[in-house]
Amino acid sequence: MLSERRLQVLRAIVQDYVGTEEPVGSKALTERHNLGVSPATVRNDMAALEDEGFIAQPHTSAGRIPTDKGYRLFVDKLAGVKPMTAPERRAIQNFLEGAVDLDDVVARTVRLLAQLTRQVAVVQYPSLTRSTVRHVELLPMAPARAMLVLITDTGRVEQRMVDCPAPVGEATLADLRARLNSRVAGRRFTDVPSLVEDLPEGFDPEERGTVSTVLSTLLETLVEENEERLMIGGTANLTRFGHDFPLVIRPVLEALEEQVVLLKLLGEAKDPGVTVRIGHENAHEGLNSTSVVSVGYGSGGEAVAKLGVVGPTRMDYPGTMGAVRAVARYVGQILAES
Amino acid sequence: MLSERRLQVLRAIVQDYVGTEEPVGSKALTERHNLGVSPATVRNDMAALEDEGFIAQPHTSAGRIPTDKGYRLFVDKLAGVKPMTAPERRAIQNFLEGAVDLDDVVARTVRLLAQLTRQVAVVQYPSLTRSTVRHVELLPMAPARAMLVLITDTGRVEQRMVDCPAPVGEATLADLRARLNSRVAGRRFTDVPSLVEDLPEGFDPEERGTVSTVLSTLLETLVEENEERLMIGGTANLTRFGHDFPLVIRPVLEALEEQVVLLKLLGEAKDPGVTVRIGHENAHEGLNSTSVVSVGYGSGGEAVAKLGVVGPTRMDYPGTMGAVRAVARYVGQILAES
DNA sequence: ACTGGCACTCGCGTGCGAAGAGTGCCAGGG
DNA sequence: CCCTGGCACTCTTCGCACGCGAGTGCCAGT
Repeated sequence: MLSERRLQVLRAIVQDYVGTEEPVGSKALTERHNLGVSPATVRNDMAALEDEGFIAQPHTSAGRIPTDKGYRLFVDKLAGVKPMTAPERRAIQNFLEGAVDLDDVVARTVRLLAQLTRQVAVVQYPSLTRSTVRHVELLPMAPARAMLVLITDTGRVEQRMVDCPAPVGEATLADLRARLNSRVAGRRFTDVPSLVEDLPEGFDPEERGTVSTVLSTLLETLVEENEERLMIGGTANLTRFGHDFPLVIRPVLEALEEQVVLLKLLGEAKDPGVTVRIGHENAHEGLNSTSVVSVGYGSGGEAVAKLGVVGPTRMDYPGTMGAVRAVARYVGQILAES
Repeated sequence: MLSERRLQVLRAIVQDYVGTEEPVGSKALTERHNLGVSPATVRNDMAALEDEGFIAQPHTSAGRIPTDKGYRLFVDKLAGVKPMTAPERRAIQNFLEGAVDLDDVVARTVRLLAQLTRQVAVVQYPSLTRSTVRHVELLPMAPARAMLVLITDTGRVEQRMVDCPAPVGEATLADLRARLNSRVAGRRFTDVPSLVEDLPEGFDPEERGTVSTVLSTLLETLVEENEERLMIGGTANLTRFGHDFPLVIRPVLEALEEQVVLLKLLGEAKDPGVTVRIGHENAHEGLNSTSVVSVGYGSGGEAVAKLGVVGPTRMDYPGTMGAVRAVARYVGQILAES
């Protein structure tokens, strides 16, 4: 359908536009890339590309800029993923290795991604769905109050206050804690409900109220924390959006504050590799002039969460994809080690 | 030194400028506020105020705008704190009461502050300095590895991995945990170091290495977590900064990402009440065109952390101060209850 | 199928003039 | 002595016309 040279022209347009942020004309193209043809020929190709909807001109007598569809073709067929250089890899690894706990890993990952890509970075905390329970702790806080602490194998810790229906002794709590752990330690979150179902039966009738309150709080925590948290950074890079950034930045900032939106965004990417959503491909309206590059990462073979960056559609796709992929890989390694 | 009427003129200028975001002239002033004098008189007053450095004109033959010094005078002498209305208070209380844990309290507070003030909200997590240890937990993770979990009375939980010099049995860990808790539970963070100093002596020589590793990790956590965390929100409100916001927004975003900067900023405010730092009063350069309104909050009488908002110097000070104070008060209540 | 040439379209920067807002100052009046 | 009305002056802003330059589309020629 599209001749080889026309594709080359499209690639050149994308590359130039990404570099200069200005509509690119036929003459400039032939000068900067040796396509072996004259501007006039390129003009014809451009007209064809425009007919197909891959490029557009902001106004008559201006150069062309790629459309979302143009970027899509570029990403899918015309450009690969630019791998990181060896020094870059080393830097990534070194930087991530200094982390002291899970929060720190995530925080460092965000910083790193934002710095490497010079865009807004979004990192989802490792998911609990695939996680297993490392330990459950139960602490007396007041006569009829306890604190439930859940520790996962990814190093995440969640706590909840439990208001008991009746005063409860420390011994009972310790007993419950022991039984609870013997049942759920090392098990998957999804298996926990069925494992603790009959637990109240082992207790005195007057204690059962407390026991089931604790259990329901635990189950609640497991579910609730599946609603993932995430961390974002590098928002200052939003100023890189281009000359019209004042108009674009507000909806983007608003979208970034809506964790639900972002989680949905990351969640949609089912691809095993790097996923790119360009402009209007993003469901959320505020992100219609941004592209999202995301990828899953995980401590083992399985992806437990996603990370990615949000930037202008006019971005360096190969480089960004390379950085995102590399960071995901190394974060996975770090998580596997700890 | 400054006559009563001149102060009124300054107040009027601040109010008008905050409302319209445009330099205010003598004629407009006399029309919108009934000062009982003519524009000519106001002009003389303005000239005097300008000589004293309270107002300035962006260019000749434009109206006047307040300087940082002008805002300072306004905040100190000319305006009070505008209290929240009863419905607003109820809304605040209702919104905060839905929180399920500490993270949620902080998250809700940020949202609330950002919404009420229509500015960027910053909330520091409750400090550990004044806190006491509720419980210390020690969990075996691998033969020579354990997880240390610290729970504070403010409901905060911190965890750290501990790499032991030698393999350690579960019994030893349990023993250490029991002794540790009996010594430090309920004590202030600052007292912990001296309380655990001689703890290794009670153990077998070959276990002492492990014990002191655990202890030093604990002490490290206590110190490190004094470097507070904080949460920010409402960054989309940065677009409200004014017509020149494209220039201002970048350094502000950068400053907001530097937690250290923000912590220092909040930390500087020693005032028991609401503190306002205007424009160049902020040490950080990027925040030179912003004002920071902050206040301490706490679960008891003592302030354990700070919260506040960052906005343009051109802000509604009485309203913002009122909102910040009210939110701090209610957050304190919520924390005291939990 | 590519190329060179040419006429045409627009956006953008510049310069100028009119309009408007606001000021500073001065002389007069309570 | 302080306030007021009036007046001349200063600047910014806006609208408009103009010319320049970049870029295009089309066509005839090779």
